[in-house]
Amino acid sequence: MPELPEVETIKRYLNKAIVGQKIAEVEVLSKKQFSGRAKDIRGTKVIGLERRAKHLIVNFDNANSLLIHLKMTGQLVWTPRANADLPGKTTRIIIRFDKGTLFFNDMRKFGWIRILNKDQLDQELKRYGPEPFSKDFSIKYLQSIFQKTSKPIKTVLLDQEKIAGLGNIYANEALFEAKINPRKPAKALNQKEISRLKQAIVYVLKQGIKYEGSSAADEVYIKPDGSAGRYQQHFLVYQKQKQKCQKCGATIKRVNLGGRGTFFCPKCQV
DNA sequence: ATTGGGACCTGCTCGC
DNA sequence: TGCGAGCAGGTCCCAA
Repeated sequence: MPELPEVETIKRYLNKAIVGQKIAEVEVLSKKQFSGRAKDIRGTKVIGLERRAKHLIVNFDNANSLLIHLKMTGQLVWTPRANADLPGKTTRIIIRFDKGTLFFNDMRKFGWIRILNKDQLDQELKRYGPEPFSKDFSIKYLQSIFQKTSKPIKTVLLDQEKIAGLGNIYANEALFEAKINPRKPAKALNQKEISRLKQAIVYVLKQGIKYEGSSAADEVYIKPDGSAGRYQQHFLVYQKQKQKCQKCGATIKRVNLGGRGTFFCPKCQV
């Protein structure tokens, strides 16, 4: 599912494709997934893209922005010219530029696109926790949020208001990397574990970006050119239940935590 | 207040 | 073989 590395990959791709282009038209096929007035961006030029948590932000030269959330099955597919495959049956919103078209596909209709002005955008994004690559994402900060709760550490990692950008895949992988059991209460983590976890989160997210995101078996994430990411080839626990741990040979377990599939090595992760 | 669970959707898998 | 139940997961919303 699109988490930080997937959205970051899309951002980098679209940064090359659409910066400097003008919006010609916005066509909304699924009304509930779109809000705002298309006329507020029609004819304006894209000046840059940003990512905040799992959101993609497209900024225009009139201080308006598109705020995009792909949720689980959203895709952004860019085509410079007419393409017989697009729009497809899951295309929900079509954004036409001078030279090319951006298709927002979303099988399950959970994702959305909103048009916001600067104030609305800032208001909307301020509630999210620190970005894992920022200096605010410190051991001291993690200590302060972990000590406040006895929720399982994995549940805390998925809370966007505490840490921005982690989803189920990278939370599982980071906990394996840090050798921490996902069910361990957050407040039970010691300094050493918190330090390992912080490093592991940064590491797995960077790996995710390096391999351009995860397009696992049941994942619909693709890059804007329609090709797949490759991080799924580097999963060590996610969807590896019943397989052998690559570090110790024990069998990877799958449990349910907060309604989410949770994967870990019972021997490596204590 | 915090926390847990259902709702939102659709397509796929699994069991009867 | 056919069909329905269950599942998948990011986030919001409501209830205990």
